Amino acid sequence: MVSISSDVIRGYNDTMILSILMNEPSYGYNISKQIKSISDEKYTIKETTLYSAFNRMEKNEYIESYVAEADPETGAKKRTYYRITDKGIEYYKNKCDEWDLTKDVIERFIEHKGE
Amino acid sequence: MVSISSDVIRGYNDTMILSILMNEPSYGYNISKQIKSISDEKYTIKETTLYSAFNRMEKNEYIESYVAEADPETGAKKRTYYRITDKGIEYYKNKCDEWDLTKDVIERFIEHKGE
DNA sequence: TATATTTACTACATCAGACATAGTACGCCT
DNA sequence: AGGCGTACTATGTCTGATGTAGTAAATATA
Repeated sequence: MVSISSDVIRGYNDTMILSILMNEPSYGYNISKQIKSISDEKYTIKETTLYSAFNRMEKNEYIESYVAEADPETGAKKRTYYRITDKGIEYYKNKCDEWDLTKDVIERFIEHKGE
Repeated sequence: MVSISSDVIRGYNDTMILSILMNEPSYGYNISKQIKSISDEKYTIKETTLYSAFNRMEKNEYIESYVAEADPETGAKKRTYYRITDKGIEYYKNKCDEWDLTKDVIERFIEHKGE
């Protein structure tokens, strides 16, 4: 069974998270579910990976956090939201460019079936 | 300047090396030059990364080594050649499949210019 | 009503690949 | 004689990902 190894995705967890935050601020559990869903269940980010990415990115000022208190009406629990910063947007765009370059290079060393 | 970060390529250095060994046995310096040339100078593997990959892969039995003595006629120095094993070929093919999957997933989180 | 599950985290320790730095050694060219 | 290209080895550090464990509130289920 072919599955995605952490060494491969390494360095792109941050990018995936930021890509979701490009749309709107969100929080851990929701981001995790979105990543799973967008990837058609092909990739599930580990909880610890996710939260350590939050810490790293907040330290780097790619994201900012704010706390939303629990709302008994909607049933929402108290949670920490993250919002992407301008620096984060910049970083995200850079990673996208880097991805295009990297993909192109790695492809040259890959054999595809039926070639 | 966009350049390839080690975190991204991580896990694919082995694959690049194996892809070269799929053609014929080779040795450090030559493999390093081939990677540089195939990637159009876009990627240069570090010496330490290369040799530690050799050690790791030999331990995992993905490659085998043999020593070629110096040949004063061709001017070749004594060097260690590496040959891919059946297990290595298997591993390489797996990594290729994994790559296709990974690429597909990451692409979903990437914004390309002009979209 | 008791318990399991989902939600929403935090803390701590470990692993492994990439890399920086440094050094060895031989041959060739100027 | 000194620099450069070739061909490595040794050692230690850094960082992202992960394993394991624990807390706690709300909601679903038995």
